Amino acid sequence: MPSYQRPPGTLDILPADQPYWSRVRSHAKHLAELAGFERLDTPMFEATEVFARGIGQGTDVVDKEMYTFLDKGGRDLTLRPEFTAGVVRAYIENGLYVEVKPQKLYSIGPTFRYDRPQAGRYRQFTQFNAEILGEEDPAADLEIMTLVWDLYAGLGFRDLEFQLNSTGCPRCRPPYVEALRAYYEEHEAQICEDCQRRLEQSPLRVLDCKEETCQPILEKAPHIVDFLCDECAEHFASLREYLELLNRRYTLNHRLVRGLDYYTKTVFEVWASGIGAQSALCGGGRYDGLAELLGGPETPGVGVGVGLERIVIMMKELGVEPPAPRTPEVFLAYLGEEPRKKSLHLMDELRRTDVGVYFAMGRERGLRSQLREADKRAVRYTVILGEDELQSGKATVRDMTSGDQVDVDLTLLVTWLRERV
RNA sequence: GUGGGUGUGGCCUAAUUGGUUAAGGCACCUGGUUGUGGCCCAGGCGAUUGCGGGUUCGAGUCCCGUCACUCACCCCA
Repeated sequence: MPSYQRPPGTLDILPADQPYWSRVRSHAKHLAELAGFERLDTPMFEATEVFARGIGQGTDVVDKEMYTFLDKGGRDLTLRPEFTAGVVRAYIENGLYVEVKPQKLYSIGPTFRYDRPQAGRYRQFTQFNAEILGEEDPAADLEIMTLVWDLYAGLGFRDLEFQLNSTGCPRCRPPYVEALRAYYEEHEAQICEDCQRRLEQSPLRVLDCKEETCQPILEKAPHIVDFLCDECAEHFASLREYLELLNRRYTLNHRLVRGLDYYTKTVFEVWASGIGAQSALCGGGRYDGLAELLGGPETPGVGVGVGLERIVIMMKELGVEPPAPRTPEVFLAYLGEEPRKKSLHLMDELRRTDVGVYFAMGRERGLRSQLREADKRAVRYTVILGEDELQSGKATVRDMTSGDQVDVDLTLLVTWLRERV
């Protein structure tokens, strides 16, 4: 047993798994850049206030899932539980609002939540994040949504569908909340404890209550889309029209409310089965009030967070094979000290000319052992150098597939190999 | 935070149900070939059975605690 283990909910991503990760990351970057998103890297931690204010007190994320600590200077800091709040902080702090509008930004990196680990749920997980800041056009919502759609589609995921809802804005949400409260008060006796509390603190959250007793009540609860103000209704109608126009399937989900307070208007998720009890592959939406809340200029925004671990799980589930990584095609084997030194020179020269090469490490190894290693490393050619070869000035080059061997003049060896690998 | 399941070399599994020194396969290393891989053969390295305590003449096996993993609730990525 090892003396030390990974902290709960963390992952070692071993070399065998890296091809999946490379595939996902490079595909995400490719699509983001294709759509004109520029990369932004923000710190992995921020002042706790950024998340507390941005995401909102009373949310699970802020109240019980943050990794919060004091640094040696007494600063109250938190490992980011999501990207949006930090991205908006960076947008304000660096004055990106004076740059061309809208700003299209993407990020990729670790996020942290102190949840109980489970299938598809980790305490440190990786997100690909994209935001469009300074634009209220529903076309921005559409771009964010097509970006993640294309990400999944490009990896071979089928039967995609958005869960879609609108949560309104500060103008139309209060009347809805009032109607919702009034409706719930009629049924107060039948609803669960959590919902009693939610009704006080974050009323919209009663909508995704899973408690059985609440289900019949929920079914007849008023829908927020029926309360949207003209502006929100029009925004929502346009977005739906555009989604249909581009053939991105969605279902209206009146009960979709997200666990972060900053959302306005559009909210959406993409679900999948195959990652245990977790279903969300990504989640996002519009947050027109967030920048102001964080002390910046009034700036509409829309964005999405994508869980990369869940994508990797799905890829394995679906049998999506990532491309194998490129490994060196040449192995340098040798016998004796002088040939060893000559091999070191060759190693150096080959790598300088961009030929990948393994050097047989360990003194006094038999050729058999070196060839075994070459075989396991799956190279095309093994260069064998002994006293004989040094004498004759010709290296023995073994083709590991056919087993054929040829003598190649040492002065021509680098060129010979470069032409073939 | 709550509940269920599981924990034996790096990986997978066995141990006559409480009975000597914890067994095998994979992987790894060496040799069979004084300079030739994959297949085969032989040998070797590697475990205080997650950890701590208890019951017992005796614990991998039973009990308690703890940690970890895992599944579910909850929340979501």
